[in-house]
Amino acid sequence: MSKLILIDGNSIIYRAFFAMPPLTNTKGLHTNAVYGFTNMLLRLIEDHKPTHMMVAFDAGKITFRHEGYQEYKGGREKTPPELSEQFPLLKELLQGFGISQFELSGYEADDIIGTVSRIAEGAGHEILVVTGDKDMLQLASNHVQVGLTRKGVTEIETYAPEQIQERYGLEPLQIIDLKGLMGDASDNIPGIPGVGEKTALKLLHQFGSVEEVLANTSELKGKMKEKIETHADDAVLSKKLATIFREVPLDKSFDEMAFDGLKEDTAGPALAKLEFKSLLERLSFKADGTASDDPKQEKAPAKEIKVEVMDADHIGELIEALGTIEALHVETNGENPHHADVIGVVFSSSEQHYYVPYELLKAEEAEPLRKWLADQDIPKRGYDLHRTDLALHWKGIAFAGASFDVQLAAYLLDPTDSNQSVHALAGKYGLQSLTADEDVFGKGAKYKVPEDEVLSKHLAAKSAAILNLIPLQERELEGNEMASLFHDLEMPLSRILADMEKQGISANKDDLTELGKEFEAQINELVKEIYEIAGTEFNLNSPKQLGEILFVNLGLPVIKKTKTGYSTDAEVLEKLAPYHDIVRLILQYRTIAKLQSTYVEGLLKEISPKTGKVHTFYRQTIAATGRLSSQYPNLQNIPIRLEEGRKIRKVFVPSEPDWYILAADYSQIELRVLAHISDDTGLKEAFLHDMDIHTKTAMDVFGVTAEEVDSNMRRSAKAVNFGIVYGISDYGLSQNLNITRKEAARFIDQYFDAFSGVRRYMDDIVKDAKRDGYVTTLLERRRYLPEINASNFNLRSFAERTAMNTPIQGTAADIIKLAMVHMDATLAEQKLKSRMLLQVHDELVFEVPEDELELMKKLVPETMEKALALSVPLKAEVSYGMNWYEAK
DNA sequence: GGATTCACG
DNA sequence: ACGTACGTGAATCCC
Repeated sequence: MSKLILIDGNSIIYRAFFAMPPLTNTKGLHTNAVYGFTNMLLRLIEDHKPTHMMVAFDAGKITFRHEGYQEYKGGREKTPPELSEQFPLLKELLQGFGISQFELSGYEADDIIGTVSRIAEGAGHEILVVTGDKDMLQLASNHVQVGLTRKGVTEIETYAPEQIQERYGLEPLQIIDLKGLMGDASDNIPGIPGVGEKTALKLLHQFGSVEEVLANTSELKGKMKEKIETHADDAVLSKKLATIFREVPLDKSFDEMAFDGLKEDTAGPALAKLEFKSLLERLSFKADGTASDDPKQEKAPAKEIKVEVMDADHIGELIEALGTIEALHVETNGENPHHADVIGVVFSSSEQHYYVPYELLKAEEAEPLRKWLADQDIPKRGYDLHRTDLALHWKGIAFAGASFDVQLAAYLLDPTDSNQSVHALAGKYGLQSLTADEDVFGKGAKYKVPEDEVLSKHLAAKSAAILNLIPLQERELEGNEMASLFHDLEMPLSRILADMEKQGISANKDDLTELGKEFEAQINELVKEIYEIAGTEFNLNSPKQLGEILFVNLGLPVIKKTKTGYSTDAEVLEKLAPYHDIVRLILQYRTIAKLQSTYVEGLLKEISPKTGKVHTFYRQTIAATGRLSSQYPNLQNIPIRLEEGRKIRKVFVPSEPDWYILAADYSQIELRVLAHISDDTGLKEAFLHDMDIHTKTAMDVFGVTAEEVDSNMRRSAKAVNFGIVYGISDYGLSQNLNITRKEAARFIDQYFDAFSGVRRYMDDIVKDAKRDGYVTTLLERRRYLPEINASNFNLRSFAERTAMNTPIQGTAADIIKLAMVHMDATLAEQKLKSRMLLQVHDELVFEVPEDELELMKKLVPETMEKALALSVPLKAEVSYGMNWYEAK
């Protein structure tokens, strides 16, 4: 049967451009968009085995749509030159691949596709349209599927009329009406102001079309009715603009679009010219683009995945084969791994997969499997083994020996890639595509574990993908010089974190409840007073209602606006405080209400009835800089700055009688890291003499002696130091210090004059980032900055600040992670009873028996300070007490 | 589910 | 001229 793939060339190349990090070949030409496009093409060819293909392009700037509407696509950013130069490259590549392409002056790519699909459909062909543009869903029919790119470009989501009905409750043609009502800012199609997707769908479900909506406005009321009536013409025009024209005069025959696999003799050289080495390798071409005589496995037909569902009678077979197992996958359900359900385990070798349902894993017959899982000398490779460890732990099954975690590797290879699912990774690496978990299990309330037959197949496919990803990631880690970061730091840390989380920290429920009562009394008092002054009762937690009271009823001046109305944040309220007594009360209310809801009520919910402890979950694969994050509950943001909040820390206590809480934190770790990587003489000098860094900064910036630095100067210097670490901008500093931008700019200039090494670092790191497309930390942790060369000022500036900040924040993260690994090893070696419980970015918290207190007071800061040798000393300060509050 | 606010480093 | 300080997670409101 014939299968025709029609690709919206402009839409896909745009998406690819913004989705891919910058990439240039040795001739300095940008190639990232073509690279993304090529990946997508290869994926399409593999997945769909098309017999015919065509890529359509827009031609010229003016189309027939402009005849009725001059402003069509007006106000659009002009195509960045980095992208423009890639169009000819793409067209040449398509030629090399033997894929036909088409454009026609006066028409857009979607009109050409609309026309070809109409004709081909009539001739009885199956068609897949690939685009990033939702408008094209209007083309879907029984024989036309529309594939929309998801995040990135290699993943596409296909829509037949059925899926459109599911997602929108609309027929394909009604997509045009949807656009008519909502408009499209990117094409400058107006629509009806104030009508977004939600409203438009509601209207269409009720009336069916733009025309019917307009004919029945009498059934509507209020603002909505008014808006629709005033903008009726816009809606009609917008609908017209969104309608794909399917009668383009084409003289293209179906045979011209024929595609029978990549033309080896021309595809190879085309790839070689672009210097796409990894693709050449994947497609088994030699580096010069000629066909290889040693075809790689990837080119072999997809391997059948063989899975056996184990039962008590046959489990012996798996037990015998344990020696051959190369990877495993434990499927769990639930966000919080401390309370996750375990569904089952797949044990995989490259030849065979064995699925063991959870019930069987718990059974007596599976004892050898559990022993295998618990044996830390047997290396385990899999995906999210940290979660696996915790989930199994709470089910009474021990897990040890994690040696390669695919999720963790994926995070190191690109910490900003938000989709780390096995499904996405398989797509990214061009492996056999997987069914999405969502399609197997359903999601949210509809989650349901399917029968073993379906389940085992899916999980085995996942496990096979995991197994196949490992060598690819291993090679890439090595290529990026990140193998040591992965094997010697992050993998060991992952086990340490799991241990800390299982251990948990004791929280005194009664004390917390008592504190809650105090807060409650204060809240009641404050609320009463506020209502009295306002003269009315309202929802104090609603910024909208509060704004109404402050700015309308009381007539206070508006300081700042948000997208949706008046801003009432603390910064604004501080400025309003002199005008009206109510403002102070509101600020106090906010403070106490936050403590009550987040820290008293929130924490109470998280104290385990089983252990009397809170067991947070550290996420090792979230923060773009390499930091950890903490969830369920977040123990990295327990109040400390204000005394009222700081009291919360009193409820965190040792879990054994007569033990202590001991905490140690790095002093100025980020500025010390900056001193090291910038090699700035003055900054290094300051730390070598252990000076007060903010005072030293004030001295150099203001040109005064230590004695002459007053508190105001020190405060300014402190703000400048913060700004430097964050990637300074005069605007940001001016906001922070409440001074003008000019004054802030002067401070910054003076700072850079005094610390010229820092200026050089900031300039160099931004230059490096522009050249490489990424920045690194001291331990070679990497962060890509795809927007560093953007033509949009905001995007570019953000990336530049990130380039300055990430090596600093990230190296600090590297250092404390190292300290944790060393600390864990030392505790074990010396057989100490003390336990590491928490990490708060620059602080480690332990519980310590009395007889180890003196030792730990020395050992912890010493280990932290020696974690990594820099050109300036690291300094850690230790304290201890009966609870976390006292350890200050 | 997005927006707002606020807790931490 | 442009207009954000860097990195997180949780509670709440409101559509």
